[in-house]
Amino acid sequence: MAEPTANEGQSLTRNQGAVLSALKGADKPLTAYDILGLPKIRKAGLKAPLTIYRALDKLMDQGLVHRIESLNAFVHCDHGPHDHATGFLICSDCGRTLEVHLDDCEDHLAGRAREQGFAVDAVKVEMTGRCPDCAAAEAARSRTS
Amino acid sequence: MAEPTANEGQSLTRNQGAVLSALKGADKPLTAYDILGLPKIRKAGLKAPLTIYRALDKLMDQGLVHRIESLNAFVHCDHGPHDHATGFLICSDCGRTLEVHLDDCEDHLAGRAREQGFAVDAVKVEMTGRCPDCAAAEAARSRTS
DNA sequence: CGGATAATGTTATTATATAACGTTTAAGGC
DNA sequence: GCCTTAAACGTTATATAATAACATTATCCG
Ligand SMILES: [Zn+2]
Ligand SMILES: [Zn+2]
Ligand SMILES: [Zn+2]
Ligand SMILES: [Zn+2]
Repeated sequence: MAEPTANEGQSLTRNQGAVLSALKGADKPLTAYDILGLPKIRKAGLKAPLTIYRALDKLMDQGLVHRIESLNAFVHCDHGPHDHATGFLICSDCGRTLEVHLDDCEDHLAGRAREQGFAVDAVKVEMTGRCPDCAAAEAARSRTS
Repeated sequence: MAEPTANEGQSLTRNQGAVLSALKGADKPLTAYDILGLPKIRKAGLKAPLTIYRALDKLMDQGLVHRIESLNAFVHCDHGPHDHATGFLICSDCGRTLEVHLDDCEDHLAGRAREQGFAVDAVKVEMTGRCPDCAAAEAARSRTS
């Protein structure tokens, strides 16, 4: 149960550290209100939605947290801060997500935008489906139908 | 100001037609509440959020409307129904969007997912930046600084 | 017609996010 | 240290987005 380590300890405030720690401890994305409801968070003294959102904003600025648009939820970035496009695989069964690198594809996508005269700031890719575990479970269910 | 035409007239209900017509008449994505506030919509007798959401759900089922996750808004599909991934360029200045085809890139993205054992159902790409008009306006502003 | 299915109407409620404003804390210059 | 300033925080209220629950009506098919 490491408290804020290495690069995080440098510039994170108490609230930011608490929120980041909550996301690290979760096995899937959490909404702001999910975070707000965690006992650890309440005990740390965070008790208003705005407090959570403010911490999340700063964490996203620093690239430590990503927002999953299609879930209105937030997840810790396990890739270390990066500037390339964020890509997520989202399991519609269990809600878990997996972040993937898109270095190469990003160029292709941004190129498509430039063709249209668009100046791209950020690229977000979200793919919905079933994770390996849930796909296996589903296959098992259909065999025993 | 054509009322529901061609393929739409076939299976759209009154509410669905009204909502689709509203989206077609807009020059950018509209939220459900934006739609609800339109005089044409009120006059057509639609007056509850749920009415709008139900119509939008059906329109999305039919591929006539897309949801822009990062705006919580909806936009008419001007590509005709399609099964490939949806990609959107979103102007953070004026709010307008442009739909782009991603046929080729989709395979690449889905392949990246399969590497991870993920079974992909849907791919969504949203790119934020500035549209040609707004980029030009910004350039003009900076010259006259 | 009669029965099933899909769509709608209505009200209330839940979920997500921000506004406004004052106070406290942290950081840096002198 | 002390002053200045900017950032972060606390608190309350409010705005925005989406769904639940349940009764009613339209549509389709045999
Ligand atoms: Zn990341
Ligand atoms: Zn899963
Ligand atoms: Zn489309
Ligand atoms: Zn623009």
